[in-house]
Amino acid sequence: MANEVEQIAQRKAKLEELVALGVPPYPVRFDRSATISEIVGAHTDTAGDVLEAERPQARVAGRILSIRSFGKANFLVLSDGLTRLQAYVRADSMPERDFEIFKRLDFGDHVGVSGRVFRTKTNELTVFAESIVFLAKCLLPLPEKWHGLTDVEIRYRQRYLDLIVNAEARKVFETRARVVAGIRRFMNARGFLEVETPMMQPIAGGALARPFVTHHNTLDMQLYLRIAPELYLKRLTVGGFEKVYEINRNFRNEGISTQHNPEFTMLEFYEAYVDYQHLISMTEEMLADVALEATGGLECQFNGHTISFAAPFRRLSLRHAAAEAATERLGRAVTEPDLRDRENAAAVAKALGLEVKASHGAGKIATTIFEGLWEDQLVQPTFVYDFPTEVSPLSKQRPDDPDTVERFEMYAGGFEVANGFSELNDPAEQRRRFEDQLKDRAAGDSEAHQMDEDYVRALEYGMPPTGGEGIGIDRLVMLLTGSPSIRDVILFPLMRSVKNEPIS
RNA sequence: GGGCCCGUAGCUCAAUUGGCAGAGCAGCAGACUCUUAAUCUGUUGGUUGGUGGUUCGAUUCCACCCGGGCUCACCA
Repeated sequence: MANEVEQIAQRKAKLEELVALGVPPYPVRFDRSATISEIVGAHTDTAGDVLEAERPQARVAGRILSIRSFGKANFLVLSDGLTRLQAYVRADSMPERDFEIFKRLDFGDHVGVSGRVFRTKTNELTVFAESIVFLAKCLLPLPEKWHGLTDVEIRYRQRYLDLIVNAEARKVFETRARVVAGIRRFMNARGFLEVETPMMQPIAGGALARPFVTHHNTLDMQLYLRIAPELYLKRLTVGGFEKVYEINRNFRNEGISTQHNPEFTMLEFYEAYVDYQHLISMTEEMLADVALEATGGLECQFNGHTISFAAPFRRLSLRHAAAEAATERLGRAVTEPDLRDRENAAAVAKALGLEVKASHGAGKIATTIFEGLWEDQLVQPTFVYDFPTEVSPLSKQRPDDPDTVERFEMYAGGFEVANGFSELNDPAEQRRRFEDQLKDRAAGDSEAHQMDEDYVRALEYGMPPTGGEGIGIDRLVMLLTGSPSIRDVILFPLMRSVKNEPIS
């Protein structure tokens, strides 16, 4: 009798035996004197003889991670999720009923233990159990203690199991929390105001992506889950919030990969009166700050590379870098002017084996060439700047070059982490850009931007010169925790639903 | 969506050319008063992801389906 069904039955039977002994199976509370982490922290360096003299008392609770039994002497290892602490259990040192409870405990159960803290012969900090309180039953058998749980599907679908068994998983999400807290601290210290803007939007704007569609019944209104907060945050800069930021989810109805989850978290922020050069230095400063705060250092290990967030990051002009790499790859001179000419640029792209669609202008093609030749190589943090206007419908043009916008992306680990630009605040030009997007949309590009009349109207009231940027939190956390897949840094990544299983 | 790979006990993994499906841990029964993956003795546990097919015989070969991983495309 030891398949899963039978093991569950055995565990239920033990719980029923406890009930028969008069033990409450699911008590409501347990007053502990301290957490296990606090007890262990307080006595890490306390010698055994000192503990014998002082006999400190502890009343702790935790999940049982192992039971080692020697007949009359027994050891329980308890965990508060963060730290482990051993309890020493002897029949002759506690009420008979408590030992009856102990005999019916399973790996995974929650218990409370109280007694004095001492060190064993092997110098292990231990609670000498004088009482045991049953707190909750683990009815399902847990994964093995040594190999743990390695099946990534179960780790993603049943994250609670992953967290119980794999300490590394817990550390990833603790680091993630420190990253987010560090960003908030950084932004707040600079006078930014944290805001929340709509997740459900009548027009899904602010990025080029396919949205999720939903519907409000009472208003009988089609809504989109936002693909970006951008247009709402900029409305706020029009309204006079000179420094705003939001850390929240975006939703994009597109492919899933190691770098893409349908819902993902972005920091997006806007600051009045600054341009993209200011954003670049601020980003450098922020990432170094956050890396240090979240991981304790400026370097991290990712996919076999050591990535350093020490400033300054590398800087590459998009067309210049694309032309240079194309020259090297093709063995013939490719110049920046070539990449500004539709026909020449298309010829270069085709020679490189890159796809060029009829609707693609020179700017889109130059961007494709850059990404095709460079993206994989941008392992160390790198700012790519001066994007073609064509691929940047919300960015401001350079005063000296209308085909180029004041925009940058930051790459690290081989993928895009941040995207920022001097915001386009000329309502007439913004209207023209939207109209260009509408043409792409009419030509079948479902990711092209829709017209947003209210946004244009907001610009007509006057938006100050503004710099704005988005930073992908999940991807940043991937780098800082050395996680090769975005699913490793999202607690509950989207998974295909399993038939004949309860849907959570 | 395309290509490649994977799915065996609760967990981690074996199984020769297609020839009785195994181990460790967990579980169960027992021994043991300071263990650290405790040890020792005994022992239960399988619709080999599913449905078909080929075959005397399928975990193994084939088809389809379900789920997952990597990768390409799309994107951040």
